[in-house]
Amino acid sequence: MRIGELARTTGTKVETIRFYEAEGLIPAPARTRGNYRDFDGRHLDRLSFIRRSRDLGFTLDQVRVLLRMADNAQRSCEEVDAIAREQLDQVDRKIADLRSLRVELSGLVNQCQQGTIAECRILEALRPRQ
Amino acid sequence: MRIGELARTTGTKVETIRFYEAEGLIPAPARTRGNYRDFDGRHLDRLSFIRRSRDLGFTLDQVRVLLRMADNAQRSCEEVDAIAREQLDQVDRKIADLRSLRVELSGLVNQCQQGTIAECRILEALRPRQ
DNA sequence: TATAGACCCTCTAGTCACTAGAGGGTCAAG
DNA sequence: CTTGACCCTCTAGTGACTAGAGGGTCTATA
Repeated sequence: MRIGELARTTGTKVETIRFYEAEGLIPAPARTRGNYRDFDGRHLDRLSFIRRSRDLGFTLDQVRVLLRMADNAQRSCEEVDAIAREQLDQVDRKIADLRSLRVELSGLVNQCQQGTIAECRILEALRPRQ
Repeated sequence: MRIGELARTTGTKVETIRFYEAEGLIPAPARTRGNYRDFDGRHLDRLSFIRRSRDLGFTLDQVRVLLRMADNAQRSCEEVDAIAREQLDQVDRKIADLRSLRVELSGLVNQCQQGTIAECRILEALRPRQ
């Protein structure tokens, strides 16, 4: 399987796959006579794992740990759980932050009366000491 | 006012202030005999405006536009409103994304039974083709 | 007067997770 | 034999800072 096909089946950009290989997240694949990368099913699985984890918001460093865990079937699952919980906490914090931001922003937006800049309430709200 | 004091009063790091100056977001201040930056009230106002905008999630490019608007009192306030509305839309989209992410993640976290990696449901959920 | 310590300077490179581009090579179809 | 899709490597750019090296300035105290 060439890199373009792998990219299409996983919804990843070609450059990103090469980047993951350079970062050691997926093993270097075999090469064809023409020096094209030749991926197999294990590469596909590993890349899908990485993409799914990234979609869930895990950092590449977290993904690295998860991959190491996944390769190490005997160890306890505690660390995996901790990483997932930490991620969940972060998501909760981000949601809370964005909610309070939303309140402020929609306050701004609703004040705009379409006048000139001189009387713009948005800019006024951004300006210090009123 | 030296850079450290400006940093403390605005809650900005010293390096960030220098960065804003290099980016042209705040004008280059006067210098003391010892080549220290010497800021005045206008710098403080402008930096506060920038920080407040950044806290509200505007990008530096958006801040640049807002600053240009604020310096230009005759023009219509439309563009300011558009920028604020776009930012609000983005915040709404981010919140929605994070909410659905949260559903998935909390599903994962609640499945962990603290066994070994081999039976870890989190890793299973990340793994492709079950 | 010497020196310690807090503060400041410039310049460069690093962060994260890619993304884009230059400048080239390979391969199958027409 | 040429076109065009695809592939290669390598370098640099993105956003918004952040950190560090290697130095200079200023004030207070011994």
